[in-house]
Amino acid sequence: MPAKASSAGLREQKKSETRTALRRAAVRLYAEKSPAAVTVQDICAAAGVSTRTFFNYFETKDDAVFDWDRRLSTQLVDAYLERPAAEPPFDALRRTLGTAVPLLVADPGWRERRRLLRAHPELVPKLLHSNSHMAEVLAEAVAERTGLRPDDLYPRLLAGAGLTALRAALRRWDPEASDAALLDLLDEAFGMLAAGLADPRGD
Amino acid sequence: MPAKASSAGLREQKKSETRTALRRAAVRLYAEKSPAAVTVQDICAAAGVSTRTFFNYFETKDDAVFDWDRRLSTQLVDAYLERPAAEPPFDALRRTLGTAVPLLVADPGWRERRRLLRAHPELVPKLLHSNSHMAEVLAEAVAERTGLRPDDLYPRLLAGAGLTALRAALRRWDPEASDAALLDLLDEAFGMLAAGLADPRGD
DNA sequence: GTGCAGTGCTGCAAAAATGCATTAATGTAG
DNA sequence: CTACATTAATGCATTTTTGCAGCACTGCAC
Repeated sequence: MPAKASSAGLREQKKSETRTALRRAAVRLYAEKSPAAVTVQDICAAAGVSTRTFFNYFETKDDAVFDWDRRLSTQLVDAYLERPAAEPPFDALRRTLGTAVPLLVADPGWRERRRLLRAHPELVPKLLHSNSHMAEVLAEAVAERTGLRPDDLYPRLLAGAGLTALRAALRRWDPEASDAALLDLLDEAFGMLAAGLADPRGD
Repeated sequence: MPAKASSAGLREQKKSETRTALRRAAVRLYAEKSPAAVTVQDICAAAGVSTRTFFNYFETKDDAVFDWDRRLSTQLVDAYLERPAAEPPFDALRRTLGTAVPLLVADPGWRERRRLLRAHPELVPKLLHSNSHMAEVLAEAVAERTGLRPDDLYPRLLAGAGLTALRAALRRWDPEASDAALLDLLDEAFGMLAAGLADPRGD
């Protein structure tokens, strides 16, 4: 009997290997050629599985490349749940993202992903899936933290607004600029939320 | 020379007719059978055009059914821009949605769309497209109203958070309940935003 | 009316995506 | 070890979606 159902198990291990192989192949080919020039067959040939298997792992061709984001959302939720219980949910999220962002910009995987998106802006809309998934799991985390239900107003509002803040900051940020600039933008965005989205012009 | 480039023109008129025919056929067939049981060919046969033409009008099969939402976003933006200039952007959005929601629940098209979504929840994720489109155009409207750029933090934050509030209220709302209940939920959600997303528990 | 430019519609081919049935390997109980 | 239940991987058929090229119609100038 395996020590842990999740970590051990030949079955799980092989599955994970196949998934990784597909993701790696997809990212490499996307970078080498261009997204449109890569077929699912190419990716599968490189990973050594059938085309049908590809769609058992990923819903769309591009999802393999953005598998990165799925894993990020897990990490983000874990970090959020580990914040001190005394911290109000809003501040906890603000600080979670404030901590995550520097790690993000330092992560080679994230940089590669970002390079791809800049080189091929047509991929940006394909991120919608990952975004909504992240809002979903984050709302559940907020619910757990506050004792509310995931369908209550507050968890969905906080998760949605917080991620909107992150996206707005990322969009506004010039990747050539410093990492600190991104943190400043994120802080400014959360400041606006904390201020109840009051008119930012001349008050 | 036609009176108006947009209203007149046999060409535009025919295009609009084709689009409407496709939308009507799609909605009718989706309701009669089930989404999965309807093929694009069915829709096109009912509308009298080729399958290729369908994809000249809509990006995906389901988009024809949700064409309704596209038109809604236009109306919403128009209504938002018509709010008194003295009104702060946040309050203007809050009141715009507060005015739009009663019209929404009374609209037969919206009710039909809602009935479809309840009968076939697998369609819900397909709405992501419409949602992000609405956030996009709404952010532009906020930018225009405030004199900021569409890529600035505030327009994206307000548009994103406001639509999140609308979605949260709609999700929480029991369609069997009164229309007033929905308005109350929307108001509560905007109240939370105005309060800077403070912890809603025991204060 | 004639001719020209623009662009919508169509068919065709290829790629993306899904459903279904089969096979083979893993995990589990006896 | 054997038998049985799960389920991942695959092939096949079908549908969905996209790119491309040709044809046809509209709008416009003369």
